[in-house]
Amino acid sequence: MGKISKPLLFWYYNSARDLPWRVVKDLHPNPYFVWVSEVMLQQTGVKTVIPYFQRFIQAFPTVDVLAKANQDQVLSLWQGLGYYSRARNLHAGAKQIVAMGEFPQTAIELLKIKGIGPYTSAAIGSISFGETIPVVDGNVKRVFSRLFCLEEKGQALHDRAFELSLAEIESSPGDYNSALMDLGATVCSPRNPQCEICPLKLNCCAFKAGCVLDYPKKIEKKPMPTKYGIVAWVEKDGELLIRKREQGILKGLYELPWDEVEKTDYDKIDSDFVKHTFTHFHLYLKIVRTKKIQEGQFILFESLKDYPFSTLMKKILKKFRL
DNA sequence: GACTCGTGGGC
DNA sequence: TGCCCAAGAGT
Repeated sequence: MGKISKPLLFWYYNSARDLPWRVVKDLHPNPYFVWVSEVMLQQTGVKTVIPYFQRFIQAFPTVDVLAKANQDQVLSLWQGLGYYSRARNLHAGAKQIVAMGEFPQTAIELLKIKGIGPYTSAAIGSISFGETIPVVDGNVKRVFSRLFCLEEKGQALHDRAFELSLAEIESSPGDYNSALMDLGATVCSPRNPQCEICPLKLNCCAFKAGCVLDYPKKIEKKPMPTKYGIVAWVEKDGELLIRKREQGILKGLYELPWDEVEKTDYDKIDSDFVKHTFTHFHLYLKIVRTKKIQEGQFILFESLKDYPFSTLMKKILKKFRL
């Protein structure tokens, strides 16, 4: 026990200083910024997050400003980032914190905030408040899985990584946790790990056994279904018909009206279609220009930028707008 | 515990 | 190209 903390922190302080994300975090050490960044980083790459993070904190520099914003503003700054419940929950969480009077300063207290779970509470607690608590994400699980040749996967691996990481914390828990994640993201990566330059290679079970790519053990996943739908492109007096999604996937975002149909309603997939892949299904949408008025609101084309749209809808707007 | 919830990078 | 996957949380 306690064998990886020192070489890990040494690597972090000497080799990871110029990582793009490290620079951003050092510039914005307060808990609100850490919170925003950690939520954006959930299931999302650093490279993708950075520009969104910069725009977001510029528009909403404090919790109070975010709490007072309206949902369309918040979602507009989240357009294209995906997992929009993160934005809705972040917004709700800001209102919660303002109502509480002060920013929660322990992982236990942070867990009460909407959208803050085990990962985010531990990240904010350790990075912003120096709390001794391990952060467990996909990177940490992969690093420990390889370090100790762990056979567990899923939740069992999560629990093992938590215990093992906790036992390794010696000092600077925030830096330690950040170092572990940065190591996993850059050196101990899923596909092409750079074991030669890894500060932990002499401690690594999988490296010494020559089976790094065998860990972590994979979880078998189900095949994704394919769905189909018809989009109504309705124009009237230079305006376009849109509506707001009130539930389910992409909730809170706007869209051109569309309904799901059976595949047998189509003869062939041609240029009238747009394909988009979500987390757990593929979607083919056929765009049909029509005059038939549906439920929704007409807005000027110039006003489209004022409404949050998903990447799917942006794809359709770009392709079919004359 | 299983399912829902997006998107773009990288190979 | 198509597939894997990425700093999770809510239900």
